[in-house]
Amino acid sequence: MTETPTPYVQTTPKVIPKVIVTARAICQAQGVRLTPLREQVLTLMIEHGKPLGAYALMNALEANSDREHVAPPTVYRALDFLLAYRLIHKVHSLNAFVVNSNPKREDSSVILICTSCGVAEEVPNNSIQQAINLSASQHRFSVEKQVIELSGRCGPCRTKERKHG
Amino acid sequence: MTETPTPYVQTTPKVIPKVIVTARAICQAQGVRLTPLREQVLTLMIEHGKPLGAYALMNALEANSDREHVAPPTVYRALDFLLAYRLIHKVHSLNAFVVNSNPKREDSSVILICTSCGVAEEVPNNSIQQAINLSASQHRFSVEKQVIELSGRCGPCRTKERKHG
DNA sequence: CACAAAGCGTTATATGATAACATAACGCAA
DNA sequence: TTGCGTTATGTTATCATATAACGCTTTGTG
Repeated sequence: MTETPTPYVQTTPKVIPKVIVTARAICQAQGVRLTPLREQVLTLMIEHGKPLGAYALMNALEANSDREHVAPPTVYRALDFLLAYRLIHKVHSLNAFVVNSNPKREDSSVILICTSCGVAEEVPNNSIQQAINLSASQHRFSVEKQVIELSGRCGPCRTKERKHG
Repeated sequence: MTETPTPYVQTTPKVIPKVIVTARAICQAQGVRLTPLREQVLTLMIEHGKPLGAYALMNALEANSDREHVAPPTVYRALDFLLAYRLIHKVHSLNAFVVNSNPKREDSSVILICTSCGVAEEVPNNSIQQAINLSASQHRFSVEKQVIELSGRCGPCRTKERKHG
């Protein structure tokens, strides 16, 4: 077997995803440890590509690692860590978790959840954030955390629908 | 005992809350039944005044009605009905439910959740809605449902804090 | 009345999350 | 290196949230 001709994207054997590289850097910068478990969890979430429930993650962890039995606290602790360092988001309307595609950005995210393909995309939200801040201050309310999740259909899925009828 | 002098608000014996009157009208207009169970659930939620979990509601229902045992499906079915006709909202970040204070208004709500007193206030959101619609359309995303929940401290609680230090 | 649809009761179970305690790995100072 | 405190993980049990499936009762309608 010869080499494949100039592959722009190498998919197998696995390459270290950009998100993992970033995550490692973030953890190192903050003096915390991205342990094998935590990195495995993050990797599985990246590979899954969609919001993933804790128990599904638990099963994936059992299937894709040398661990024999994985109990809920194991995954929840890893998830808590990843949440604390903003490497993932919780999607409350799905009781699931999704990779933070841009953990270095400070502002909190708006999540677009496609009910057709299941993908959750994060989008920047300057104008939304402004409107929220204004509305909150008008009500003399100080915001500490915010959940903004929009469910519907993403562009690609809408296009497909139109084709297939 | 004589009559109380010209009470502007009669609180005991209980008066039928405005929300219930509205709910009855909405259900009648749509040809669906606000059964005793459903009305009891709504009433309990009104009396509670804060987001209420399904199981807490279940206990309240057992305590405040002639029903002997109330099982989860009973309350979830009532909740599903009330959600379907927009008489209540689900607060996803709390896994709880709260009365829709203005079910006739069409636009979807922004919920301000005070972490101090536990009250969840619904506020109108024209400018937020505009920003969301714009952002969504820019991403070719069609929004079907939206969850906007802001946690923090309400005006009254912030004032109290300043007084007490 | 007869019937279909809607509502509700009941049991069981799936799914999501945490408490409490034991053991292991790591980081660092003596 | 040993010893020790801290952090991380394993383990068991339990709590909290939500739904599936089935059957009986009530309601509205021809």
